[in-house]
Amino acid sequence: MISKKTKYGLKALIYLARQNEQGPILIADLARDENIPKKFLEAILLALKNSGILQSRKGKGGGYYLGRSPKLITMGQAIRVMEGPLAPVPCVSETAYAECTECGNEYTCGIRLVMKDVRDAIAQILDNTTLADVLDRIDHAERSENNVIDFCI
Amino acid sequence: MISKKTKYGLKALIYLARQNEQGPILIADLARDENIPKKFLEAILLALKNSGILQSRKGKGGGYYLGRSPKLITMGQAIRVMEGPLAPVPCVSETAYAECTECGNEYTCGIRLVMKDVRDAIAQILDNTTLADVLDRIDHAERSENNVIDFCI
DNA sequence: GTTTAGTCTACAGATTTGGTAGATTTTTGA
DNA sequence: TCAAAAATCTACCAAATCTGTAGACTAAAC
Repeated sequence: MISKKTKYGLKALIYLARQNEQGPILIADLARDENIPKKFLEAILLALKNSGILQSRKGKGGGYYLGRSPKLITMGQAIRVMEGPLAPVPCVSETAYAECTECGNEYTCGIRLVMKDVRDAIAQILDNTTLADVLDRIDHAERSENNVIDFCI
Repeated sequence: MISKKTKYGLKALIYLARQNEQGPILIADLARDENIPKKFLEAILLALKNSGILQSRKGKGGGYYLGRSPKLITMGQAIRVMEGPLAPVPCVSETAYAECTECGNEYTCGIRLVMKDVRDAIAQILDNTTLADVLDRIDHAERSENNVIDFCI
């Protein structure tokens, strides 16, 4: 299960993507609109900034905004910043490989053999889904929902 | 990342599957051979027993053994016992659905739309990989490894 | 030079994780 | 029937992580 931190961060990114190119957004506004504790959100946005996904401006007229086009920011990149590697075990991580002290022979570890497939499946999805894709899917879902309502009426 | 508890549990299951139909295995032997803290392992095996994956006998000649054929125990079943639902967010879990208080409209929540795909990809693998499959893959990996060594010599 | 708004440091309660200790129950078999 | 074997139950504990808060500090704009 992903942490609240990650959920908050993803919600913030989607919020910022939706208002992209409308200038910097205040932490306070984002926190209020998305129901996220402001101080907690500050730390999350800072981490996303330090990873290059977001940029910020201080002072009056400042705030946070996407560091690049929503088409170039993937869910995988964002989740790795907040949640750590996508891999279920460190020994199959591509971005943060580490030995599993538990398994004697990494090459023949049964857990590793299966978890490698799981990691690849997760990465396949999250590294190929951009913020722009997410906005599209939301729009599409909203349109379908409206159609259903129209149909009911 | 999966917890040590889950790793220990999976190692224990693979160990028990390998010696299936050779009578009950002692917790102490399993703990020693797989380098798992005995008392911790006790709790894990008990949980696996309560879920029906394992069975046990008390007293002399007792121990733990698989509750059914390795072909009928999937990684998904085992992981759910120790780690909880496979889904990255509760609102896309098939086996332990729960509302995400964070997202207003579940139908149009961007995070949910993506995480649904992730859950399905994970479940597709883990619910279709049995302990028997894992043993096969380990055997196969060991044979390939030996071939590589032969080749090098 | 005052206001605005992000940044840094520190802390703290709650929960989860990983692990230990010891008493209890059940079963076997002598 | 009694002793040994082995799982089970209850309780506890330290460390880490998660979630959240408080306040001082820095940079930019007007």
